[in-house]
Amino acid sequence: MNTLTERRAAILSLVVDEYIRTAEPVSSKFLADMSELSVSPATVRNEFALLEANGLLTHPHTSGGRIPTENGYRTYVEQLMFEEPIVEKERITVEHQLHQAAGSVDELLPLVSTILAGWVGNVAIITRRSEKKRELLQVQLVDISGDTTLLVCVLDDGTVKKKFLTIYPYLNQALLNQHANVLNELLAGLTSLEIRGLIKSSTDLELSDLVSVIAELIVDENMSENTYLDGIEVALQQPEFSNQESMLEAMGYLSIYRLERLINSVMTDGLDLSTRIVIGRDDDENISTGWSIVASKYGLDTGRGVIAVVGPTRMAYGYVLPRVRYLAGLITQLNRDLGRKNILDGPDD
Amino acid sequence: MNTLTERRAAILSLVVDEYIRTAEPVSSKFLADMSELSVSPATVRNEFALLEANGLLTHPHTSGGRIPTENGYRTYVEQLMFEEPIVEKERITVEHQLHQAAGSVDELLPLVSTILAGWVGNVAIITRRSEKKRELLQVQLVDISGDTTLLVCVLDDGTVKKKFLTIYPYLNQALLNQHANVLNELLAGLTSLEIRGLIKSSTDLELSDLVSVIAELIVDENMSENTYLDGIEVALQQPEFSNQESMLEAMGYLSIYRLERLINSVMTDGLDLSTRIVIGRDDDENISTGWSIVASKYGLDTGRGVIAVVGPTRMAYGYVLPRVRYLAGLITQLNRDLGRKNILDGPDD
DNA sequence: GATTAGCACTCTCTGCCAGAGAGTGCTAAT
DNA sequence: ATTAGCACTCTCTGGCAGAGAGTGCTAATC
Repeated sequence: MNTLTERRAAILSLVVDEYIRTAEPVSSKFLADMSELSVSPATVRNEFALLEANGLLTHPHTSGGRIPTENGYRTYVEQLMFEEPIVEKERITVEHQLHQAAGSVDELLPLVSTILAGWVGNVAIITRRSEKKRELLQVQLVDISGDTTLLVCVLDDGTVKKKFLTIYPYLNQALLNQHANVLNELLAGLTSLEIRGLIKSSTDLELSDLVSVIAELIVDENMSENTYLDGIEVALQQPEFSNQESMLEAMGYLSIYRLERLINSVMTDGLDLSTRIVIGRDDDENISTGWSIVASKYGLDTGRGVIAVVGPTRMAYGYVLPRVRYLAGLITQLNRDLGRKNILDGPDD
Repeated sequence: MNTLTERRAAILSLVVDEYIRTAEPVSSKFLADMSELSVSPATVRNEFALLEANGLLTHPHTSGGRIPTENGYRTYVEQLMFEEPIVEKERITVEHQLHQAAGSVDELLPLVSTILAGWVGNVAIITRRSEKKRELLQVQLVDISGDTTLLVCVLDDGTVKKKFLTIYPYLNQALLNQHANVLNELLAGLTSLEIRGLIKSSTDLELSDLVSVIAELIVDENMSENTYLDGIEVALQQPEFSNQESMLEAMGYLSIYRLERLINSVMTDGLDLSTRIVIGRDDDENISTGWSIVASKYGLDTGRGVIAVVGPTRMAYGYVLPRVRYLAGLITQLNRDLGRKNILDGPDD
């Protein structure tokens, strides 16, 4: 095991930079010619051999240039990478895009995922976790038309669930409100489980049909409601996916359900890092060879979550990382401002 | 222009069937050998030549077999196609899948789109149109936590819109209810436009901040909320999309926004057909060469819409059409049953 | 007149080969 | 420690030949 001398580190760094840029193996001649190393190709080749012995570089066939191994990328990210600063122009563009469209978290997050995906040319995903226990806060019954009634349930994490019902005989809105009041008295503050318990224990439950419907309606959430994904198309343009097979495989890998679980696990079982880069098949079982993740936690009044970029291992980490971090901060901040914007003067009475 | 003799029609039909099955050009020898025509390859070739003169067949290069032109497909669909009946086993599988999971339209339609996509191996899309004018029916304010309040608006087509607010000073649920009552008195039955009018005309409007927020919240709907799409991955496995370019192009074409507009326009500007097949670039501007649509209207208590299959022109029309039609009917019927299932005994008081 | 056998022709596809090009590893010289 | 030199390996490209598939046309046949 040789140590990583300064020159060796520089060579590794150049190989990674260049391979990220062109997706082509990097040759000793190229580095000797183009770079500030001022050594001959032969010397570079000697260093290549050592870097390869250390498991940081490899070559796909005998006479091709070198490409980084997963460990090479890791060393690069941990020690060598230059973080591409965000220039004023980018910042302005992003903040402009966000400013004009973001009315609430539900609009903000999908927009940010789109911006990030376009910015880095890879898949961007944002999850939102609620830390509430999902109690029922309020029930509402709304008369939509003669034979259709809408049941609306608000949960304590702000989720709204709805369901169309047909109720015979017809009840007008006033009667529906009475029913809703009864239901609220009965059910407010309960979880789905508790409501089911209620159904079993009390033999003479008021509106028991409706209560059953509610218990089912508010049970386990469709996770992906709170996850926003974008950039699949732009990511699939990369040369890694130049045939039908690899593309279909990638599409399978990039399913929102998979990625959601993936990045949540990456950011929770870890230490309390706010930002993490996972490259290729780490110790972590869930991550596939050939894929990397740059993830950052964000915090937010009405919830918190993870914003991440997912793409092939050949990813411009030095470009992606500061941008993910920046947007994570921006979401947090913007959301706070957003809340402050809608202020009432207080009760009028 | 020669007429389409019986034998010529049979040959066209066989070519289309076979090409749909294998995606390979069909040769005269194949038809002469394999089919019940009992003529020689040379005869088949003569017929090929006539069919080609009539614009129903073509061949990609001099010495390949024949493939149908778009007009060939159209003739096939209109006159020759055998509609593959749905066997009992399929019917049972589908109805079983639907039965166990369908609780409401919001769950039913995505499930049906998934089933249809898997069934026919192409993209399936279902739109739901509301025919209401989108008046506000009811406003609700729910206290989520100390500094967060949820505003919920129910529109008369059953849409629910929500938005998080931060209100200072803190209002408890009772006070929020009072506000909601005021707002309901003021706004129920109005459209977004009318609410804005109200803001302008009355100088001393109660809760004017909140009213503005509501007016903005309930304007123009995000169409795709009511559209369900599935099957992109399975569709992209077809040999038509065997390289990165064609695949990316197809992904662009299959965007939910595009397709939604597309199939709605296909089914509305047409006559009052309940089912329609559009093949390739028809007179219709919106449809691209190489793509086909099999669409059917469905009707439904709480709305109506279109269910459609979208895929390459080489589509198994005889297989797809009855299945689209069947599911259209099933949605209609199932939804009616679904409504009936949730019945209250009436007011208890 | 419709059908078919026969045949020359065209086009694709595959494997093969040679040559160019790129890059390496190793050795010997600096 | 560095580098020039050189043989070696591997990929990539284009050309070419041969096989195979399918056609169009003509002349013979039913």
